[in-house]
Amino acid sequence: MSQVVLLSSGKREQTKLANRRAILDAAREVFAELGHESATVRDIIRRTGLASGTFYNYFRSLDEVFEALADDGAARFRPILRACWEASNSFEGYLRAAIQAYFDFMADEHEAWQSHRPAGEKHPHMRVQTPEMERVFEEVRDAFLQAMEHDAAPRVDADYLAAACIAMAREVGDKMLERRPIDTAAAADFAVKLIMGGIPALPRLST
Amino acid sequence: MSQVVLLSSGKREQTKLANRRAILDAAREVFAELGHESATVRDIIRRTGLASGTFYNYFRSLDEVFEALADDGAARFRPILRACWEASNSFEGYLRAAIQAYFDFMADEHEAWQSHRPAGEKHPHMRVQTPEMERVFEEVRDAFLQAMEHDAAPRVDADYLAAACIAMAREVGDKMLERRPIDTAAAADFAVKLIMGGIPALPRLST
Amino acid sequence: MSQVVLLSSGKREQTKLANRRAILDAAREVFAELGHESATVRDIIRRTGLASGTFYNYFRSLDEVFEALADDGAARFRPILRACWEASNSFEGYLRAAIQAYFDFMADEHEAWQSHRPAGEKHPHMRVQTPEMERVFEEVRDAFLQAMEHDAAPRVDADYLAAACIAMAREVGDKMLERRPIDTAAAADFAVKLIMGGIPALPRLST
Amino acid sequence: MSQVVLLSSGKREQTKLANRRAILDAAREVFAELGHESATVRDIIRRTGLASGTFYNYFRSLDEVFEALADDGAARFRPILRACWEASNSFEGYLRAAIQAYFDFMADEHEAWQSHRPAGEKHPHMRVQTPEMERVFEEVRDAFLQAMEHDAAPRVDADYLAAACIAMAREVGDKMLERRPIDTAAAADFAVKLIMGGIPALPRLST
DNA sequence: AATGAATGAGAATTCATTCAT
DNA sequence: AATGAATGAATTCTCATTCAT
Repeated sequence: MSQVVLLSSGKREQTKLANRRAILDAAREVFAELGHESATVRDIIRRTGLASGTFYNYFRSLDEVFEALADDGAARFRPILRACWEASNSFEGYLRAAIQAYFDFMADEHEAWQSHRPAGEKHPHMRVQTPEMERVFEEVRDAFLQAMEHDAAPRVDADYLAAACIAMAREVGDKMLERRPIDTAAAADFAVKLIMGGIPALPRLST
Repeated sequence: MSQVVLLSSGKREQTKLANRRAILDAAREVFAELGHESATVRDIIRRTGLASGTFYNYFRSLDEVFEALADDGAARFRPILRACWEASNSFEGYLRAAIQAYFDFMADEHEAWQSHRPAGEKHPHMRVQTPEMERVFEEVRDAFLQAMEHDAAPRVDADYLAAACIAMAREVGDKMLERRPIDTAAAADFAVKLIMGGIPALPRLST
Repeated sequence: MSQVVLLSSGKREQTKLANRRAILDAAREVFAELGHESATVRDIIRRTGLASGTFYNYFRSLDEVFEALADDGAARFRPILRACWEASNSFEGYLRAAIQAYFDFMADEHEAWQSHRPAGEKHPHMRVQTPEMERVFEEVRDAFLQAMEHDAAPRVDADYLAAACIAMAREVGDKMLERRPIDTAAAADFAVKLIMGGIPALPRLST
Repeated sequence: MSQVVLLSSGKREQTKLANRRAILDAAREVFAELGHESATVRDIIRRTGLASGTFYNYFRSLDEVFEALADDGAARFRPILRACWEASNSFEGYLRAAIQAYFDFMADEHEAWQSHRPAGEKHPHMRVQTPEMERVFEEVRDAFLQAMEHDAAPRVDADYLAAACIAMAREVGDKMLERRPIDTAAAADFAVKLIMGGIPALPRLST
């Protein structure tokens, strides 16, 4: 009797992974609909069809899901960002690729979120500074720093620049999502041109 | 003998206003120290010296204070923004004045918040889109539109531009607050140059 | 200068009486709509347009209004009942007059209550044994006792009989109010005949 | 070996039922002792030894327990009433059996209530018209209607008659409970004779 | 006498977490 | 590993009553 054994693919393990994912997905929806303050474990678990106790087989607390979720977002976007870096051969190329990728990512996520949200229910627009964001920030800043070292970009305040770029991308991205049709290319073009145009005008670092 | 009579200035009205302000101030402190998730009505009311029930004479819930607080900041900044507009005679002048004013405002508020915060505690990074904030956005966008009409600026997507500028200002401003000494002039210079440099490169509107 | 001075009719006194009545009326409405458990002083005072503190110039507590209200009902019905007694020259005459009067009273009150009640809002049907009811009970029982002493009625258990008559009147009265048109005469006829027919069949007291 | 298997009889289900009953029983006691106005969820739950939150696993609010309680009484009496109907072979037989059964039921319940009540405390005189009570009313009225169809009783207003009988039974029953010794047979005799004697005198329906 | 904001005890209710099944 | 009822500390919120104006 032959038996194929894949890594972590017993029935048990499959269920475990599926449950973990089910909880994460439900949590994302709930956080989106209710905001982080009012979301409860029960709200989340109710959507999964699992029992409340089961939640604790996968996460130690609500906060842990929240962090896992943030990491989840990071885990999905950061490789993309990394790929942009590796695939590009110029500073502008990187910036354009990264912003375009981010806007596409937003549009995708947006649709995923929308699907389960009762129409008209718009929770107040809130943002939390997650670990995910922090790491994305660092990655972007480091990309800038490296570009500067290789003289691919003028030596400016990379910290401010990264903050400015990310903030801009987020906010322009939000506006983009409100328009129909959603045009990520046009939004990316806008953002890239604003940044690339502005950089040469920035004050140079004395060092 | 002349006597100045203010509108609604009986002793009762004064107390009411003072109490409302006391609650708002206490709430600002508590939110800063504890974060929004763990702040409770009791935490807030305890600081005011008022009775717990009194809270509900002024706000229907914690969320309502929170919104009022966010609105309050925007409401206090709007007149400043307006003054910048009226005092400036060029597009760049307006932009510079507005951003400088905003950074100064942030620095001031920041100190006010800091005063009671145990060191090392980062204030929570959360944002609500309140009506008053919406109006700030509109004011900025309209300033851009008017500049464009008078050929003081190229005709670009004012909505995206306003969003980008505000986002950038917020985020660069946050970074600025983390540095010592706090240098609002340098931060403003950075932001203004990035924006003013970038605008000419933006895609023009076909109209 | 002539000045007519009526008993208790200065402007002050008129207002006082009017306020007291306003509170009682509002209370009757509120008790009817909300039931006694959930009715609050604020509910009552809100309808009067008076300030909450004013309530305490007229009543020491919610319970006091409630009792006053019960007494109010008694104060209005008991004279009628008494008049029935005095006007009647036979036992049956008294019973018929009393029941007819009670049904008329119910119909009147009913309309008064209805006018202010939001349609469809039917609080669960509840009854409280008020002092009013107790006194009415005693009056009815005493009328029976007196009739028995004068051999106008057979000697039966007056306590049970009074209870039975009042209960029947209440319940048949309720049913009557649900029918259209409201026919107090028919209902009274029914009740009187049932009682008068039943009395001769009752077990006689051995005394 | 035969084994009786009850529906839903895991240990869990048993506990749930036991808890529900424990809460209802405690509620009955508390309502009796404190009256409905002052009874609180905590008063009830304290007696059960359960945790306060557990209350809400079974009932959404105090009112819901109250209704459940009222309904419960009617629900337990209905089968008895039904049995009276089936066991009787005359109209009077049914009426007598039903009233006797009701008075016995009251006496039993009464003792159950009394057991924990401090002497002198009168149980609050309140009545709610619950769905189950409504059904009791309908059952009685239908019994009357059927008797009339079979010429076992004169054709009178069955709606009024049922209302009158139930009201009388309730009130005479209450008086009965106040006397010592409690004599259900005498009370039933009184009620039955009053009703049976009165019926022939009632106005006939024209139909 | 009227006002209505303040009071604060105490009631209702929620919810993360545990644990017996 | 899943279940889901029980737990009870913590929180929100209500409301009769007081009292300075």
